Amino acid sequence: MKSKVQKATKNLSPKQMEKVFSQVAAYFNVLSDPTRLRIMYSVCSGEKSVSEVVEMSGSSQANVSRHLLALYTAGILSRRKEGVTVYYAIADNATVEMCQTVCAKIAEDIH
Amino acid sequence: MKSKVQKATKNLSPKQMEKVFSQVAAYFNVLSDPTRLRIMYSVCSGEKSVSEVVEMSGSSQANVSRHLLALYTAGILSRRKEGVTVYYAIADNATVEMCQTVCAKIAEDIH
DNA sequence: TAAATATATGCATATATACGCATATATCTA
DNA sequence: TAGATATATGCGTATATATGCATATATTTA
Repeated sequence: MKSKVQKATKNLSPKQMEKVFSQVAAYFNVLSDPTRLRIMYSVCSGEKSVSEVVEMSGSSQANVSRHLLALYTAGILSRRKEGVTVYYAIADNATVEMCQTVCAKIAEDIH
Repeated sequence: MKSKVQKATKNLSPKQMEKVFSQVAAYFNVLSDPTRLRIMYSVCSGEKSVSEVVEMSGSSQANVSRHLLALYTAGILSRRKEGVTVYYAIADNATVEMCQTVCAKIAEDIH
């Protein structure tokens, strides 16, 4: 057995393999937008309300709301409502760490 | 110092930060297409010519050619020309391992 | 209840891109 | 040289989606 994927996918039908590829693609797709990454970066420093993220990220309220929802739907952020205020926080640390690794690698090239 | 990103990004100007986010987004964007992942999966088992990938992946020749080029441009695959035949292989193992981790995690959910 | 505040969403638009089709380009061979 | 084979690319189209703008919804407060 060569890799983790081969182990995890060896009993999957072609149709199921397609499902895997689709879902993995959708997962990476969530991370493939600069604005969304900037928003994630804001939330990285601790739980934030939508308004706070709007201030930090410089994007419009409507836009931030939608992006936060996308990150929440993908399971990357968690949501907590308190009155009219909605707080978002990191839910999936594995994803964040992966982004950090990629960011750090690219940031080094810029230095 | 909390994280690798904060360490790698602490001396970056806002403009440079934007560059980081853009490049990271572009990187994830390459991985956000099911067809491209299927093609990567083909190449994972060893160096392959464009024609071989066409057979394995079921996509058209034009499409495979373009996707392979995209993966090559992103630094994920390497290229080797032998006569008219062009062979592609894994160049960036870190990326492949990351994809494998994500694939394995999602494949488990399907089992 | 009315006004203010926080968030979400419908709609239109601009941009990106995946794909098919046809064809160009390069190399090998009869 | 002509034809066959392997790969790349120009073009048109369909689809996805990021964004702005206006507005809806929900909650708090005067």
